[in-house]
Amino acid sequence: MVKGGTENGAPLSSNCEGQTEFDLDADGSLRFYILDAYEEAFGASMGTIYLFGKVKMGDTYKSCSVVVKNIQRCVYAIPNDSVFPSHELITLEQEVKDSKLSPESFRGKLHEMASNLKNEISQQLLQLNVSSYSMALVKRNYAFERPDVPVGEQYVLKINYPFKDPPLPEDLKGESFSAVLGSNTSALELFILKRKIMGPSWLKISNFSTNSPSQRVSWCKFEVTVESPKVITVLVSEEKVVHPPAVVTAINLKTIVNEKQNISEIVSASVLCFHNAKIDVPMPGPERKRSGILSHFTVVRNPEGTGYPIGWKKEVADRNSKNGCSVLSFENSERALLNRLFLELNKLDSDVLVGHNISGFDLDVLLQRAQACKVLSSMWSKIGRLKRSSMPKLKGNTNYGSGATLGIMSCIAGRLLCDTDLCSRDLLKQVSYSLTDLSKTQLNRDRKEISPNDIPKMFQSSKTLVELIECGETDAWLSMELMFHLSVLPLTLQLTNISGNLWGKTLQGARAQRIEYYLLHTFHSKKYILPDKNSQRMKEIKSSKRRMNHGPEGHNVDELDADLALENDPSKDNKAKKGPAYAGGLVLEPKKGLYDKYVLLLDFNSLYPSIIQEYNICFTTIPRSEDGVPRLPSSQTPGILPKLMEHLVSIRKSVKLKMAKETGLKYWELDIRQQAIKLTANSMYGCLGFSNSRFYAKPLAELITLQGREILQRTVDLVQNHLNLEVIYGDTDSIMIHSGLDDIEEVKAIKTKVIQEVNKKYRCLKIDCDGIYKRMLLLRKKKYAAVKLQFKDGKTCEDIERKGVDMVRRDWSLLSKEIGDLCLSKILCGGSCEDVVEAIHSELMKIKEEMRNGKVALEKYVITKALTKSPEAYPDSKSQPHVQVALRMRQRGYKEGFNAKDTVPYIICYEQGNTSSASSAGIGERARHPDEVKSEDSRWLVDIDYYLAQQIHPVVSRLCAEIQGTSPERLAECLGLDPSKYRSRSNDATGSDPSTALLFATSDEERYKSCEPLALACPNCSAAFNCPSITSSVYASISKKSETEESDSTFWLKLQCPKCEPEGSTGRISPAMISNQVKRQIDGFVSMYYKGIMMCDDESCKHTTRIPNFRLLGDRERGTVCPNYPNCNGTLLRKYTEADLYKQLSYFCHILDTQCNLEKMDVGVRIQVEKALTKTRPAVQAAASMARSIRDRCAYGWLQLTDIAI
DNA sequence: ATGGTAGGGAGATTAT
DNA sequence: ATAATCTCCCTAC
Ligand SMILES: [Mg+2]
Ligand SMILES: [Mg+2]
Repeated sequence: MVKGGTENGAPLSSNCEGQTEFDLDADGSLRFYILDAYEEAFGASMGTIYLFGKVKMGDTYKSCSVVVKNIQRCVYAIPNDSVFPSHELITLEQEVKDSKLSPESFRGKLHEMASNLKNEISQQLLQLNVSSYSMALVKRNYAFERPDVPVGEQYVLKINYPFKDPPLPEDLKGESFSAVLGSNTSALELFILKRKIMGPSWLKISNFSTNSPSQRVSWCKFEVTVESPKVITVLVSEEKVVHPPAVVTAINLKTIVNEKQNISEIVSASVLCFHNAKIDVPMPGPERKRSGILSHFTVVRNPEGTGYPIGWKKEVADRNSKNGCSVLSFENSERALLNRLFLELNKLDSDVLVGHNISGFDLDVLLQRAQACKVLSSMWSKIGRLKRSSMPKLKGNTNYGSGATLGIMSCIAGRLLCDTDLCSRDLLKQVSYSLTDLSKTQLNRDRKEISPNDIPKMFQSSKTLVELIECGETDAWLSMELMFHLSVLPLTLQLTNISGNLWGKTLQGARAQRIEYYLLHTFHSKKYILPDKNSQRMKEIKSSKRRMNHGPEGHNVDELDADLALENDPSKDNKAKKGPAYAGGLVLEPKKGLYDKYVLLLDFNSLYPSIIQEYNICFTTIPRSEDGVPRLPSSQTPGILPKLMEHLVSIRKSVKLKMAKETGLKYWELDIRQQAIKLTANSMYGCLGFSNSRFYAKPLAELITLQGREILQRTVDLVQNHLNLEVIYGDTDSIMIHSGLDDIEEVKAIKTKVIQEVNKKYRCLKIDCDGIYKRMLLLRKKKYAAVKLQFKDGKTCEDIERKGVDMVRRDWSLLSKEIGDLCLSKILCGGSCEDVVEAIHSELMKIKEEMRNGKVALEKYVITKALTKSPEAYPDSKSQPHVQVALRMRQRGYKEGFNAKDTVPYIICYEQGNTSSASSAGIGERARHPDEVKSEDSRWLVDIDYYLAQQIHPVVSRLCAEIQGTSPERLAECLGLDPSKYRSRSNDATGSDPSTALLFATSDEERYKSCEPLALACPNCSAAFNCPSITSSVYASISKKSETEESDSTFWLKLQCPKCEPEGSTGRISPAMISNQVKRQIDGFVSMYYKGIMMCDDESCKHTTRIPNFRLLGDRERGTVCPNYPNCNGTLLRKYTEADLYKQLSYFCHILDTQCNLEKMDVGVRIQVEKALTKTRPAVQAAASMARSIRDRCAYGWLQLTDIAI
């Protein structure tokens, strides 16, 4: 055994830094924890790869790189049928089995048969000037898409030769072979697969030489070279693996805009380093505080033409002495700043660079500026771990306009990049992923935002400059906190250890690549030849072939054109998004409506992964032809994919078992692992259908979804036809069953029964109960909301679940979402139909009033939409608000926040003094960024009309679509909109099912307790008395059976003044009198509303107004908005609001009602009440309908009412 | 360069 | 004018 490190002749201890040698195992081998790897894709160093990671040195770990040389290409030539005639092979193999033929002579015969093949390949290699190569006949499997490679097991010719020699052409064919595979497989991929490296782990390096500092190609503390990849193996240890801690550094740059060139220049760079971050387990805040080793540093430089503020030198000195080390330095040029920064970064020797949008902004700027300032390569390349002499192309594929290019990524080789922007998009669902918003929602921290235009000014005083520096340091800290908060490192490490790809790729969020590596490892270990990466060359060959097939000679011009059009459309496929390639999940037509009996939600667990297992769907089990969905396999022996799924399921199960016994941190750690396993299993299907995947298998994906559709349909049939239950909806893997029951125990019994019946039909598939809804509003496909029962330690609580409805979407304003939620909670609270409708109506009137009065905060008007492309890339940007806003903000110097995938906030406005253009201008022109609206000199005001008509109305209208007693017109009226525009064309014939109406009674007394009572006066004695509601007094008289009681409540039965003589007609009150008196009181409330004085309560505003004439104002009521809004926070208050009036009128309607209130009663009681009402009803009918009609006009803005009232 | 399809809804554009 | 169609965004699964 050769002792490691001595080959070079350099003694181990000769390192200059003192205690500077890494630990070796007893056998002289080196333990190396691999974190990252890199290879040059072109050039002389092909075949050499660089591994980066950690080695142990005493109690600590140090960075180390490993240069792996002499990796060989590995190509397979697929022999033609004639080379190994199958009957001969079978005979020979049988003879070997029967010991009639020795294995040696069998191999001899094989080689004899393959001699032509070998000669042909040799010829090809010689033509490429390949001087040394080896060939071997090996048995390999194939199961993928190349039509020129037979499926199944066969002997193939394996060819190894150095990477320095050129690859064999991918489309190479010969007389004795039909194809070559693997000709462009990269050295790094071969290394990872052959060494079976499953992500970051300890490797054993048994034979290496140590590179002396002068020989080094990396910036690592240590560097070794190995001459063959085979000296590296995965270390298997019995003890629990100890993952070394990582050095994690957060970087944040502050930049100014160079107006001339429209580029960013760096004025400040902050780094925050966490020297001992655990990578395999989450690190909660307290632990980080207790045991974290931190350091930080900022370097600033003054912009050209500005000096430093007076006393700045002293300020810096003070800060440094206070910290006991250099934490702040200042330079006089960007170049000096960069040099300082790169030196600091080199000292830190970071494993991970973290930052918010660091891959889309900071890194790019850093390298662009290093290049522009002519920073030496020996300096800027310290950003990574590999020494470099020339800057790669930084502007790679700018098609997306965001994310790091290949050039940038190659610069940081050896360090991992954790962009908390990208990570949070993957791990969280948020309206916005800006550092400011994430800090608030995730860390509960307020972040100070500095506009890029304000930065130059901040160099004017020490105070503001310190502020700028602290902002940079805080941003670095926030980003680091986010990374820990989201457990980014442990989660991505788990994912990487499952799949065996590079950790850096997982951090970039490349899900397809993760699955690809998992499959590569799996199929490689089972001796399969792997599908090649689709190179540009093969794509061209394929498409030209297709063209040949489609366009033979002799077509007329028209047909050729059509052909080209067809060919052209998908040929954009590398750019334009394609339509769906195959059918997906089945979505059942919902039985819309409001359900007030229990609804069961049943859902198959991991449907697609389970289907793969259940039906044994795999590359290896299913013969696939060009078109059409393949058939299910007959084979019972599980394919590779199903076995892999089974493995994932079983290890997840074991993790979950362990979890049950753990708590706290350990539980958390296991939960992350469990999640990672599930994520991997669930991603598998998506990658089968991903056309750029090496394992793209549309037929398999299609077969899986087809099975899914059939399973769902079968389940529906079973539940409906055999169990006689009502299925009201279902999506892909779920069904919702309307039980029609109020008894939870009965519902649970049904649940158990259904689950049992469904599950006994399948081997792997399992349906389960995902929830029980007490009430449910089913609006459309993928849009519903429900009161879900939650069973928490013995107790049940209720909780509103919303799916797909406008309130869960970021592209509606908070205002409409809040109103939507309010309406939803009213609808789902179980009140009677009219109560709900009335509550909604009055809520709308209230909010309308508040909006008109400027009482609604500006933030509530913000709509957020994401850019799917860089804003310039939109062909028709004019009509799109978010694109317009992004373009304008970019022009104003904002370099971050308005790129592809960023979310853009905007408010729809109108220009002050330009009311006419409010509605005529396109919506794109009227959109403004909140900052634009807020700014002092803004001429833009919130377009209240837009929000009423286009934000609130549609949202509420959709929620109320299934609610009786209201309509889009009514809702429009409440919002002060012209109802005629919202008239439904299908004349109310949309059969509203009465069975789905709200049936619950709530206390009306409670609802109307703030209203004035209805007081009637006796014409005879002039005594006034308050009237209770007709139905309640009738009900009371029936239940008490005490006719003797003399009170106001008997009035409605007798229609006589309770104070006057019971006999005779003196105290009798006629229907006309009732109607008149009610009218008079209504008029009183109306005029009270009219007299309402509008007053702005902000002293500085001094805006007082009396609404002069409603008729002149029309339905807009613009005058009630404080003209200073939104700059004035003053409120225009109305003493008696429209909502108050509405409620009052509704109360009178309620009192006089002899219809709706009855519907809430039990049938038995109702008959009695009906009987008792026979006299009363005709007497109050006129009054009741008058009150109703006035109430209904209430929402018109009182235009018609004024006519009546005057 | 960075899994899938189904589907609702807004708004602009084009066809009838 | 009104309806069909397309593009864009976001969501459910
Ligand atoms: Mg499911
Ligand atoms: Mg589901």
